Amino acid sequence: MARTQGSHSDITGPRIQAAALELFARHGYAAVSMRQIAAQVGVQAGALYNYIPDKQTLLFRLMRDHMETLLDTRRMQAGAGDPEARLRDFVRFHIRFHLERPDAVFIAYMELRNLTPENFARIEELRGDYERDLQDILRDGSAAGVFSVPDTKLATLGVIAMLNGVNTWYRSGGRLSLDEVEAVYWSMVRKAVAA
Amino acid sequence: MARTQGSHSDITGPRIQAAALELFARHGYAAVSMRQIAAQVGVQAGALYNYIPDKQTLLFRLMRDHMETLLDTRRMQAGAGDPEARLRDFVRFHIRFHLERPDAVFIAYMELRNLTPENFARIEELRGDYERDLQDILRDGSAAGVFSVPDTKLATLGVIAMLNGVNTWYRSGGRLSLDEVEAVYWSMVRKAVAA
DNA sequence: AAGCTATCTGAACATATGTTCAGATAAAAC
DNA sequence: GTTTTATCTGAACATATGTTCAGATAGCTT
Repeated sequence: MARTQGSHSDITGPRIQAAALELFARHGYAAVSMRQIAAQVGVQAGALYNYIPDKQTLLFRLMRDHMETLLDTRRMQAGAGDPEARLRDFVRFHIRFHLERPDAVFIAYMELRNLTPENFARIEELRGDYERDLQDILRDGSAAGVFSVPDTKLATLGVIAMLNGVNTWYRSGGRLSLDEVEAVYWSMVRKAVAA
Repeated sequence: MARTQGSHSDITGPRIQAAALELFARHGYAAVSMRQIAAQVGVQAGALYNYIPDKQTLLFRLMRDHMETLLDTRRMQAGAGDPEARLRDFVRFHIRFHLERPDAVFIAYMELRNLTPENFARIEELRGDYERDLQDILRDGSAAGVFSVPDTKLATLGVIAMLNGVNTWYRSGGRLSLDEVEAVYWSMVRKAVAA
């Protein structure tokens, strides 16, 4: 047997990424074998190598695609306005975007140590771009006197860490709706950086 | 050869834990082999099994010991006072304790998915005990009118997530001293929950 | 000095790993 | 209808895995 019915590059390629995303998120990169990924796709392990050069590149592409989607989506939604409005938009965007793709978020952050040094540097650069976005908002707000943070860089990291925490406990259909979560966190962030 | 010079249970046991702690933190539980741990201790892989029943238990003990040290240390330092003083103590304690043992912190939080369900439940219970400590402070402060948080549980998780973020970037000898970091984060936390 | 026991080695076990590749086959091109 | 090509199988590769255990030895007990 070979080339089963309906098999096609356009279908199998994305399915490999989807399977790897789910399995890496659930069990971790090192704990997932190429044969498990292949089985989830419904294919033999050898077939994966028509789409990826190796396992490491598969991981890297998942993380790179996630970070680029994050940056692109943010660039499209980022609006103007006074610093407080921009900060509120950022908080809402961050929570919503990350809750929509928990697997990718989990991987992009837990599997950094399994990247080669070169790949690690490329992902960290993208992460830096995203953080700079928030840092600019806090800097502008501090300059305008509407925010007061002891240290812009630390405030940036502190806010992002706080927002990232949502992904560890939020479950849709739980006690709080998405809107409520956004409101609660916006309230805390706003006060934390308030003048 | 067997039983090399000076070998003794009192020495090898802790050295296994120390080696596993460092290697698990650096490369991840699944990516570290028993032979690597043994090599770091200076022993053959088989000798490890005089001290641990299996690899899973080794991971579990590292996490359990860490969580129990966290709870015990906190219980010894936790003082009385008004809610604001207790919150400040908590923030300072949390940052300092976690920065002193980055490897254990990293493992206790990144390797949860590699625990068996039973072991996972036991660790989560200890984590819940610790969170309850902070939650009580926020609850008392809200009742007394000195704090104002939209949701006590979310504020607890938000503050802890923010504080945990310190471990991802702080390096001793860096731009900021430990005291400065504590002051910056205390400022943000205090304002975030302020009435 | 002799015996005992805790501690470690070294080899073995069954199984799993990432990756390669010749050959097979279905769909596309002609 | 025939040829070409993209896609997949199945087997193989060298190596790594967690764990077990008989045997060896260093240090303690007597």
